[in-house]
Amino acid sequence: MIKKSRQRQAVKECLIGRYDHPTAEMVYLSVKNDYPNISLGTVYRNLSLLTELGEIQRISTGIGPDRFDGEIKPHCHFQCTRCKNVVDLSFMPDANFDAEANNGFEGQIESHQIQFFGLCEACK
Amino acid sequence: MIKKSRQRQAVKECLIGRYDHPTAEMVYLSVKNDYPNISLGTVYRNLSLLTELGEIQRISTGIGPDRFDGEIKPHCHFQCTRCKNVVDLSFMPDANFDAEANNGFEGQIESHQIQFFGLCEACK
DNA sequence: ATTAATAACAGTAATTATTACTAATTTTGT
DNA sequence: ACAAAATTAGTAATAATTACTGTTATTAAT
Repeated sequence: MIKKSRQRQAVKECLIGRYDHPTAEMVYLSVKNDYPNISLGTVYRNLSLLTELGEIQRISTGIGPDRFDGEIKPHCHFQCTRCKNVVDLSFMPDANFDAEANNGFEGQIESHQIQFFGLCEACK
Repeated sequence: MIKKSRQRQAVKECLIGRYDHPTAEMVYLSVKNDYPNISLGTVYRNLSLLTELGEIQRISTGIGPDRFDGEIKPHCHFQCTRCKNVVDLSFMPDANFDAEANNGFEGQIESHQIQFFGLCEACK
């Protein structure tokens, strides 16, 4: 049974209306302003829990630590291989992408992640 | 200047004709049969180098350690969230996926990774 | 409102995955 | 064969994340 907590609420609110895809460390530093005693472990635990609950999204690019995104509507991400920043892309493949990919596959596809890499405007 | 080495050759050969997307640790154990003294660091270094050279592919799913793939033709991967195994999918979005995604984006897209998640046949 | 049960916490230690360092070895162009 | 430099094995260090533990906060039931 899940009990609500001020810390988890703060972690989630930190991600709302924010489009810079912060790392756990960045979320920690941000939430620390309001909750100076919050521990990094609490931030990690809540980011994972919120992700499991589907309230936020985890972005694992393989370059650097995981990022988190308060926007759960499916969308693509771009990571600059030079500055490592992650930005949203407006591009979106069609809505039944999962269903199409599941065609002829015996397992059950539930979600996907699409990441693009290259150089951002500033770095190229 | 890149000099060839038996170890790097062995790492690459280990991935050829292999479709289980092994981790660095798995490659290490496998190559160890032929080169009992090879060190894990050497495997990591060569996997990274081969990836940079475009001779193999790194797969970062965010669940567990990175996987490696000797098949470099673009294709999608599926990871079972239960058993963590990674398999190839036959599904492939159209060839100019990168170009399409680059439409209206100021940066330069060079590559992409598409990963699907769910339960594999055995786990569902 | 108290209380009892337990989820969540802070703080810290441990683990996992990977990279960095160094002296010795291997490769390669001359 | 020789010299220069890339690569190695072995080890240490780092980065990111998870696990542990005693305390605190939340919740449901009295």
